[in-house]
Amino acid sequence: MNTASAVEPHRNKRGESSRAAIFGAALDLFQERGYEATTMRAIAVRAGVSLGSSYHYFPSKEHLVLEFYRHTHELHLAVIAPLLSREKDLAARLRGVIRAVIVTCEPFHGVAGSIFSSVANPASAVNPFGPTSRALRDEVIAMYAEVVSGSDAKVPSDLAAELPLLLWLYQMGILYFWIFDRSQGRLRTLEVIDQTTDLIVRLISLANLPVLRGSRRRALALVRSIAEGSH
Amino acid sequence: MNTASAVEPHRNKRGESSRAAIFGAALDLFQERGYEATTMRAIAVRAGVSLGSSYHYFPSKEHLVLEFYRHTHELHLAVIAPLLSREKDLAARLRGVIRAVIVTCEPFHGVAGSIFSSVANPASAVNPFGPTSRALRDEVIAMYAEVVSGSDAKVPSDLAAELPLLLWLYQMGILYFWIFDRSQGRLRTLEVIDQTTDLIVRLISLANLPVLRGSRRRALALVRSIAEGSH
DNA sequence: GTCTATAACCGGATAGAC
DNA sequence: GTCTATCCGGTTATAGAC
Repeated sequence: MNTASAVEPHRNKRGESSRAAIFGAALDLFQERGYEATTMRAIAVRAGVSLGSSYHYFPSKEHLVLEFYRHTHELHLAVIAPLLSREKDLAARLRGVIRAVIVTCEPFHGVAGSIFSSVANPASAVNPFGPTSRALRDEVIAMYAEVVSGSDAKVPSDLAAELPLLLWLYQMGILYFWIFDRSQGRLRTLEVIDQTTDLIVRLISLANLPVLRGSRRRALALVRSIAEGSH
Repeated sequence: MNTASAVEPHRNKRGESSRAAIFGAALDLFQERGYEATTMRAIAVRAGVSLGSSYHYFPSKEHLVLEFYRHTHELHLAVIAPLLSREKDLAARLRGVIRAVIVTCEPFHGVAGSIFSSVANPASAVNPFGPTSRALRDEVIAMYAEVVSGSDAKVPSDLAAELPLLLWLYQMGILYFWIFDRSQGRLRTLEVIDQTTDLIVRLISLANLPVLRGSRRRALALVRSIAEGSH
């Protein structure tokens, strides 16, 4: 669970509390002012530490983002736990999980664009496809594996192997759409989620049709070769 | 063709040449050192103007990127012209066009990551989905419309209406993959292009099957509603 | 060896004189 | 349209405190 401790230095009690204060201040300020408008200096002031101290715990502003990922992910897991243990229908599970993602992230809607773009950079220390994010990424993908395996849907085994990864990508697509969504109550994103999850589940059930089998196999072979090659 | 002139100030001869010098210097330096490592100061020095002058022509570093888009797009159009007038097979047209994209962009492979990420920001002045990029975006989408309409493929009319937009998105996906591709001669990207273009064309031809018709209609209605809502 | 702090560096962006 | 001077914020160097 606590992967960060393996990377960041905060073994002592004193360090723990400073680190938490800095992250808490960052979280508050991100919400109040947005990501770019929040300066490392302002974070340090609100946390009651010096600028240098902030950099002791978080080597860069983007490392605060990585912590933010993890924070949101834990919240998300807590929110979806009841759903995953109760619901067996794949469409409902998927819809619920993805809806929960955007609900969990909602307080950060204004910031999400800057964050997304800064981590989209392959050179970013916290690029979602990069090594630093690997532990968290694997956890999220594992969560989607459970969404599928815990359902009563019949999924061809070759598809089942790649589906969690594909759903993780799908989630990122939805997040990027949500970032642009200015509609009241984020209704447009919710609508897109409902439509796409339905569509995905339908396509999964169609994947076994003889006419589609060839394409499915080729597509999955491609996904597999891509997934293997990167990391 | 010269959309930039409507937006950027360079009506006089003198201005023209300064502007060109600045853009040329930027292009060189981007290739030599990458996007982030290239400072506005270095660009100004190489162009033989002051820092302030550079900002007179390009309100931000990202506006150089917009010009870069346009520059690459013109190159791309020139490269694919013969193919589009000769070839009628949709798969071959699509494959050729997408291959040409990455070939045209190849000199900037090292820079592309930073550029991509900086424009992925919804707050970016040159976000591909934003109003500033609209003219160029529409040109690219129109180009994909020609890729489809100039082929001998039979495409259901509802799909034909949205296909150019979808192919533009597909192209962006390929570009993002290419950014991460470190393989010799970019062979992995080429392989992915060959596979995916084949797959796309096959799916288009399957779209008329009765079992798929319902999903196709729903998917296209969704795409249409999304495309209408944004801009 | 862990934590904190101050001062400086660097580069994107801006103001305003000519 | 061109320049110089300056701001501002992410980052780094480095010195001292526990």
